[in-house]
Amino acid sequence: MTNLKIYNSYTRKKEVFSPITPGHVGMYVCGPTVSGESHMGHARPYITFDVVNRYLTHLGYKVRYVRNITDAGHFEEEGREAEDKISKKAVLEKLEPMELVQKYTNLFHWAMKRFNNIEPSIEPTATGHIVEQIEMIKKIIAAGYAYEVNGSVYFDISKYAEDHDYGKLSGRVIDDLLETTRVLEGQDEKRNKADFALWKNAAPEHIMRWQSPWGVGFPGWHIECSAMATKYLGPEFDIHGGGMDLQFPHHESEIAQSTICNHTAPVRYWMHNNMITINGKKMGKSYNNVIKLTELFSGDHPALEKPYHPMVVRFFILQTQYRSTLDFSNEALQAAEKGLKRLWEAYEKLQAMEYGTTPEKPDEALESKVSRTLAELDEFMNDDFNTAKVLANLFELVPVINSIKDKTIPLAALSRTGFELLKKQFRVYMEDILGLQDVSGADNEKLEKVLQLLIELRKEAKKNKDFFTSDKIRDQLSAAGIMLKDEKDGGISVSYE
RNA sequence: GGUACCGUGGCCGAGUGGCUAGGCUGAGCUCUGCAAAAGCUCCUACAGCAGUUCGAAUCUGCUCGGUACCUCCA
Repeated sequence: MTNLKIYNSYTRKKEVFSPITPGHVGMYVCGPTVSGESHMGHARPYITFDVVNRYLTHLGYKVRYVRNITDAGHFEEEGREAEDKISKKAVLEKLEPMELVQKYTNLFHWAMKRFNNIEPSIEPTATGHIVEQIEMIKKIIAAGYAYEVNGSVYFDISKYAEDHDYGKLSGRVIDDLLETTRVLEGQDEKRNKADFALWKNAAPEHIMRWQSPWGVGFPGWHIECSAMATKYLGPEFDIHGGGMDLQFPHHESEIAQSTICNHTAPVRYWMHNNMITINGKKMGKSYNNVIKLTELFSGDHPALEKPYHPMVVRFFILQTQYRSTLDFSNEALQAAEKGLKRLWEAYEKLQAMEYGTTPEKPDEALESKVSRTLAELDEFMNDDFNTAKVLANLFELVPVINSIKDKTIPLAALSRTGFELLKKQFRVYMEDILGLQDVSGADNEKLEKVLQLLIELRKEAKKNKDFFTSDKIRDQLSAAGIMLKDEKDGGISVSYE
């Protein structure tokens, strides 16, 4: 029982979240097609739903998070000869298809780890579930909603639309879909252009192929998600997530297939994240404007002024509500970089503080400001995961923390419980829910000791007014990317780059 | 062409009827051996037009501009 509200794309409304099985949440998120390298656009859904996963867990739900890997090919273009994306590239690169799949899967996992995304509970592959997909197709045929032509099987939209609401999720009018349906000269095997493939007959040169009741072929794109979601989450589950661009036809078709097979609508809450744009245009292969994740992290791309740490990208994404578009620019990313640094440093200072035995002398105004700001954190997350507002509130607390550290505000101005709550909530939000991490390069212990020595030397030099030495230490470390800052309390803090 | 969505200060972005987030940038001040950091303050916006309302960035209509989906797409 919570106050969590989720914007449901299906009803276009925010709805109070109530799971099918109390205490448990089943969530399915469309995963990557591993026929190529992931780009920046791909980062958004996986970070968005990672936070959803983290927050649901934080609320006490036991979450089963299923995210597939699409490793079986689709058609490059409908109407033309069936071409398997993966096998096509494989020929070009002279690689075994599964070798390619493995390579890009590994790369994807590497990027997810750098983003500090928690791994899904189950990460099923399409090729690992051919049997389930075939079984599902059989059921759809038996129910009379699919037909076979030349070894391919198509879902019959017009039949489905007779007694179901095809197009509701994506706001499509079924008659329009069917009208555009002019049958293209006999070539097309489909009865209606709106029909989609459940199984495709494989041309001889097609590398990825499986035996089926309809001959040798490969599954249509939409069926894999239906089959895997049903298998691991049941015929009806709580949340289905993915990018907005998947709403139609992918998710619409998923609903149709699953509904026929399982006699129930598959999903309670549909969630769709918006796109990342670059110069106002969606980042996508067809636009030729993608920045791959590897390029983003290395800075090796003409559009990038510098490399960006995965945490900066994560923070950048979380600064926007997930249903808004997010425009990429160097300026915006660098603003995020600075913001994150400030927030993280304040967070670290806070965690290092101890209330000690100081007698409390609470300042009512401060006390209530802090507790209200903290309480709002939950409200914002409960309002459709508004991480942008959460971050805004965390930032509002930064001056408070820094002032306490600088002793401009006495620690005792907060009550002991107020302070402990501040400390705890900051940790919970920064690390557990938002999944942020330290950006500064991990240093090894020995270097850390050397650094401590230099800091001591600088302190002594300063005490002796030997500013030549103290400045030399600071300047030369600075040239090496290590910044020393004299704190008001006499200490020296370190930050990197 | 059809269907949606969007247009917020120098930039990025919250915000769906009144109390005018937040980040970055810029300016000033304080602190400081200097620097950096930090703190404080300032620059106060909602594409245009018309309407509803006591009151609109927020609702309605129109205009202009942009984007997405309709095909693979996160």
